[in-house]
This record gives sequence, structure tokens and C-alpha cells, in this order.
Amino acid sequence: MDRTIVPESGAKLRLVEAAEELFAERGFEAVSVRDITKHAAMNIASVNYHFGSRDGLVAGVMTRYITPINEERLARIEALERRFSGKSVPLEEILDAFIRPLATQVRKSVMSERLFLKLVGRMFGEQAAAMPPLVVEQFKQVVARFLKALSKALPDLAHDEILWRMHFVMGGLVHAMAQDEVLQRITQGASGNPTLEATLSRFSRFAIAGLRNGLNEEVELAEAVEDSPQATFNF
Amino acid sequence: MDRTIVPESGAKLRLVEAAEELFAERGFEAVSVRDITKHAAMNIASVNYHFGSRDGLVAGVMTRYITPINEERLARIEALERRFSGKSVPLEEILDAFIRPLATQVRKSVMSERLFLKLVGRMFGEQAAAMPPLVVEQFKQVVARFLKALSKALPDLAHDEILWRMHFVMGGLVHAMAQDEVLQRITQGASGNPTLEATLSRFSRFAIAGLRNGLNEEVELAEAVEDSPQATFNF
DNA sequence: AGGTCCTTGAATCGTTCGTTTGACACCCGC
DNA sequence: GCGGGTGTCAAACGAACGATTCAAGGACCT
Repeated sequence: MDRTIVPESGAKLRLVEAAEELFAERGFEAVSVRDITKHAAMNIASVNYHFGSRDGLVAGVMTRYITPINEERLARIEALERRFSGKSVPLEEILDAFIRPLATQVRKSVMSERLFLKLVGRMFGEQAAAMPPLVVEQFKQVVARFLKALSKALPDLAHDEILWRMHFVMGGLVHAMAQDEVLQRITQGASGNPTLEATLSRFSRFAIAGLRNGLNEEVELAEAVEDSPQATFNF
Repeated sequence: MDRTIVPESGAKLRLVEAAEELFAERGFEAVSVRDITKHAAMNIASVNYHFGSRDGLVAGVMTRYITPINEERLARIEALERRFSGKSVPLEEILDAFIRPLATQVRKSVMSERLFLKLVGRMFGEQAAAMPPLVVEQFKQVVARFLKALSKALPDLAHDEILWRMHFVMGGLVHAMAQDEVLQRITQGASGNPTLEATLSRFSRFAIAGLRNGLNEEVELAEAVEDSPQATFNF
């Protein structure tokens, strides 16, 4: 569980690390093989030699962090289910098991917190279609596992509803990670320079509330209609 | 307020519509000028003749729908503030004013709901840096306006906190719009084929709960700590 | 010392990209 | 009917892309 990095020849590692940095900064499609090899001080041919193709390198970058993140997620949710032995795991714990691995793995990276998050965020935001099949398979496993735990923790919510809310949660997470400069630009930098932990904590509380909502849904809607003369909520 | 489309020469319109469709389907960076002109049954040179460059066409596509969406957002929030004359506008109404314009504009588009949402989602998800300055300026105005309304509606929340939650909300929205096939793939299509209205309604309820959370924050945290023997929430 | 395998180096491949060119057709006011 | 915009067309531009080639290096083993 502690092995974070696939054993690489040293040259492979240098290429992957250079690629990560550039992908995080400029996005996957905006970086050429020449950019990467120049940044790693290596020959152009090295990418094709070590990874077969540019896509092979991209796959290597995606696997490198996402795999241990998802492994840690699975390990954590399994530990929780063991701890609560069949009973439903509290929502807070489930979400923590999903989010905290990001903070764990960022520490093992040579990149800054900000770049690491941008990289992971970009993988889902702009390269979701290019994910290696193995990673996709693992991710399906993670989703299925957490979905089951959420179903238990939120027994009054329909299965579909949970699914959608999880989708919203992942979207907020991905966006918050990858698009930090949008926040900065739009608010003229009024948002400060928070730590990763603080940001994830903020998000965690937001997401929990969104997920938990609806146990008393009809009550809230009734209120809303009362409050506003011409309620707009037919959609 | 009803003019949706900038007056265009007919040829410009055909190019923009062809570009929209391809951008929505494949992403902005994956579509070449040749793809666009072929799809519009026009000459390669037409893009540079009518828009100056490929970037000019991209800017045209971004402006075309985002501008009226943001105009409608501003009109709605102003109408609400007028209606509630100085008093705080209910959170539900604020969020509705932000989200509903998407549904309004999609109807004026020749594209399918799904493609339209993918297009708008992609603009923020993968092309936020390429937004025309005019659109960015308008968007800043929208954010500032809604931020003020939210501050009134959620008086117990710190300014920064509201800002971050709005960021999370926008992320969930963008992701839900652009990455629909992720949801399909990961859940093996178990999520059905909901209408736009249903999806936005779902999201709206989710976001409201997330935004409103924390008025009684310490209470919930205390509960959570009690529930779980070894609380993991130091972050 | 010789031979083998793994890895790099510089040069170049064929494609595709966004953009430009200049010739050609059209229309409209004079 | 004639000149000057206006728009379209095929063709070609230089630049950048991912990928390939092949010779030369270097480590390691026998």
C-alpha cells in the first residue's frame, strides 16, 4: 500500500515527472513531446523508446497517482466497513475516505500542492476519455464501493439520486482542483491562499450537506414556495 | 433581452453553428479549421476571412450563448432584488436566477440539449483561459452581483466561505454538463436519460443544501465526532 | 578483449496544422 | 456597362507535430 511509484528505469521517471509538471501547468493537449523532452533534458526519441508513444506517456502519468489514490480509497472504505461491521458508515467518514487520499498522495509527490491538484483535476476535466482502461476499471470499482456505502448511509434516498449527487460532488472537487485561477481572476484574488487541507475541509462540509439534503426535502420545498409569491421551482 | 444571436452574414452563422457542434462533441482543441469548414460545406479560407483567425471563431462561439445567458442572469437577479426591495432574496430564488438561464437559452439553440450543455460545460472546463475579455468582464459582473445577493441571504457566512461555495457549485454544474458520459460509463448506464429540467432541478436542490450548510455548522461537527470513535476530521 | 544488450544522439520522415495568396465570380450604384 | 467592394475558391505556405531511423555510445558478462 505504500508503493506510490511504479518501478521505473530512472529515465522513465524523469520523463514522467517532466510531463506531469507541464501537463499540470498547460493542460494535456497543449504540451508536445518536444516540450517534455526539452524540459527533462532528454532526447526527443526517448518518449517513444520508453513509452511507445505520446499516448503511452500520458497513460503513465495518469496511472502514477490515480492508482494509489484509488487503492487508498478502497483500503479506507473497507477499513470503515470493517470497523462498523455491517452497520451503516457515517456520511462524514465515507466522504473523508474518498477525499483524504488526495492529501495523502500529494505529499509523496515532488510537485507543489497546487500543481498536483491541477494535474489530477485536469485528468477528469479534459482527459477523462483518454484514461487507461485499467484505471477506468479501478475507478468503476471505487464508485461501486462508495455507492454501496452511501446507499446504506442515506437509506431514504433513491439509488439514482445518490448517483447524481456523487456526480455533482466529483464535479465540484475536480473543478475546485483544476480551475483555481478562475476563482482568483473572477474575484480579483480576494479568496486568499488557503492550504490544501483547509480547501478540502471546506469542500467536504459543502459536499456533505449537499449529499445529506432531501431526507426532509418536501418540507424545504414547501417553505420555499411559501417564501416567494411566484415560486419558480417547477424545474 | 431577446436577441440571442449577434447579427451575422449567414456565412458567419453557418460557420459558428458548425463549430459549436464539433466543439461540443469533440472538445475545442480537437477540432481543426478543416473539420469545421468541411462540416459547414464551406471553403477553408472562410474562417480566416470572416473571423480573422481560428481564435476569432472560438471567441465568437463563446460569446454567442454565454453573453445572453449572463444577461438573463443579471436581469433576473435585478428583478428579484426589486421584488424583494432591499430585503434578502431567498436562496432558492438566487440559485434559480443563476441556473435557469441555461434552460432558457438551450431552447433558442438549434443544438440538442445534451450538446448545448456539453458546449457550455467545455467552455469552463477546458477553455476558461481562452474566454474573450469582454465575456470575462461580464462574468465578473455576474459573480459580483450574485455574491452580494448570497451574502444577504446567508448573513452568518463569511465572505470567503460564500465565495468558495459558489466555486464548488459552479464546478458541479460545469462537470455535470460536460461530462455526462463519465456518469454513463462509470455506472454502466444506470442513471437513465433524464431531461434537462430534471437534471437542473436535481442539481439545484443539491447546491442549495451545500450553500446553506454551516449556519449550524458546529452542531453538525459535534454530532459527527460523537458518532465516530476516532474522528478523522482534523482537516 | 570481444560480444551482446540496453540506451541515447542527431537527423529526418510524412502529416497535419492555421494561415495566406491571387485568381475568379458576383452584385450594385453610378 | 463599368469599376469597386464583397465573397468564394483551389492551391500552396511555413511551422509544428508524433514517430522513425540508424549509427554510436556505454555497461556488463564471459
